Amino acid sequence: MRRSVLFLPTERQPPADAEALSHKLMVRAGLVRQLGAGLWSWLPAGWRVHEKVVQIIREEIDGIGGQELLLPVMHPRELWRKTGRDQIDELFTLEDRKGSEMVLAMTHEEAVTFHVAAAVKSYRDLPKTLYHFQVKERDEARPRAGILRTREFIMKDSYSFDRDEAGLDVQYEAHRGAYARIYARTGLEWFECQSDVGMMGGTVAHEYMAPCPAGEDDVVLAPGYAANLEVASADAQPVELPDDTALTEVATPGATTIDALSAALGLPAGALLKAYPVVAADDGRLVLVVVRGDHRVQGVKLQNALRSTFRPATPEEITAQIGPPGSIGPHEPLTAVEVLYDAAVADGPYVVGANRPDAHLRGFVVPEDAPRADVRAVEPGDTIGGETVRIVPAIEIGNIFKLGTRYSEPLGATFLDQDGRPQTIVMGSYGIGPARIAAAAVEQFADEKGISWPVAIAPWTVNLVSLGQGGTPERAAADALYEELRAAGVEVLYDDRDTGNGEKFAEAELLGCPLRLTLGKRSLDSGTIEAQRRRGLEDIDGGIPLEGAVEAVLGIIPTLA
RNA sequence: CGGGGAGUGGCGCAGUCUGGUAGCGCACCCGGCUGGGGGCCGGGCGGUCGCAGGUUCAAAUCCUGUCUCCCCGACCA
Repeated sequence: MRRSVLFLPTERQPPADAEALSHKLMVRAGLVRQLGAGLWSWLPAGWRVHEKVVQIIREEIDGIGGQELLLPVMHPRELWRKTGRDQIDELFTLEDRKGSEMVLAMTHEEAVTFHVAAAVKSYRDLPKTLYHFQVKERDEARPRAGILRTREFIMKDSYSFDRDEAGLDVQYEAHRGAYARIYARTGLEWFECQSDVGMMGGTVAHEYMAPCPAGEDDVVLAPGYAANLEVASADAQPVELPDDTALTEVATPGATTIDALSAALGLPAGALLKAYPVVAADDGRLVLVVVRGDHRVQGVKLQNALRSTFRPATPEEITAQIGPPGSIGPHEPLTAVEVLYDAAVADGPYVVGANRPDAHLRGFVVPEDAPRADVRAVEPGDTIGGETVRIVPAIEIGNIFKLGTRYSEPLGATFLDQDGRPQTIVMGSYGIGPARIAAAAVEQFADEKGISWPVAIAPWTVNLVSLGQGGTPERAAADALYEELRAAGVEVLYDDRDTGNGEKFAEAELLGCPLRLTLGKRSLDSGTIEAQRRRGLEDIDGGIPLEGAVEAVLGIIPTLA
């Protein structure tokens, strides 16, 4: 591609309202442009990146037997009513001119299962894996960070259909393998993480996370361990407890926070217990959740432990059922309130609220038969297998779910087994967002000069910069090299503009193609073309010879990151 | 949804408090110089100041309403 004809609107300054690095750089480099909140257009160079990612995914999903198709974005609402998902807040809804209710698909379980339900009759028709690359529409409460969280985006979603759980296990493992190969090929740093299945999900889920500062999630890492903070478990740092032998009330005027209490009593926060009253949404029961003073409740873990969503209890509810907020604790007379202890809480003795104003109790010992569950967030300093965990922000770049019969059941996707008995199809679903892979690559490899694409997803492999102006011998040489590289199948962006050299260099570094070739008058004089790897701005020693340049480039390409 | 902020040429901004001919840098166009790191000089094009209504002799500026966008949080089948 000749730069002189390419639609690549670059900017010297990032948009004023951009925060995330990938947002700033992708806009500056002319890869993407915003149309509205969470609505982004892909310009030619950016779309090349997107489609490079798409092709890698396509090859690997085809490689495990996936069959590509294409499902609509607009669906009859009735279909979503059957699975109950028409009530989701993020679902865009509309009416056509006849007043028929429609929705814009946020994923495609309903649509694909609709067709499978109609077409699959026999166990002989299974298993199947179907997939597509299609637009997803989600009315996000808050789109953010450029293309990291948008309201409309393309997702590769595949769906597996099996006779039984064992079949699902096979397909699930096949996808795990394909995903590992996909992410490895993109050149990203990534982790496969245990993840939450969600309230509507099946039994098992993994998500694929790319660590980077703009990440919305936190990943807990230890040797051989990676999990979303929402589900992660680790061993808490030990705490030295006081040797109180009896339950004793102590006055703690004004000390209603862990910090204040810790200071007032001269005890570490971990020697106190924090009581967190919540109300379960399903039956309205109040549960007093108790964690160590130096720990925090993790919402998703607690939700899973309660088997219900929940909300914090109001001060009125706390006062009426337990005691004054700030001094509540898990002891008599609390028999009317359900207490749930975090698994990291030891036997004691701890300091707890006395359920009276300005008073706490020392020497509290957790009852032997008290219910426990791991509901706390992993903290820095926790260990797994004796190794201290790392907690890093990350972007979710894919996820896979064992769905079971969550969709096949309500949509009537059944088949007749060998004995002629109807069975419900067992499903899995598997998503990847190519745009997020692109953004994660920008985040992970950018430097102060700009983007540094992994070669596998770079818009062009080579950026050939001609320093000569039109009509000069060096320009003619660059023209010739450009044609030779193209003929050899090299993807090359050729900066053939009559503009300042500094501008060309700066733009090449901003755009981030893995290999830059510089051909100017010096090159003709010396017989060598300067070559520089974008990653680390590392010059290739001695450059490459003007004669036989194509062969030299072909030799360098496999060594690019 | 709660909190905070912003809408002035393609981008980044000043001007608004204190009403009085809409400005700057970059980009763009023309000419010249330059020619290995966003170069220099000169001359230009381009904006009904988000929108609507109001106050006023006069509104980017004051008032009312409204739309849009961004950030933090909640949320993110």
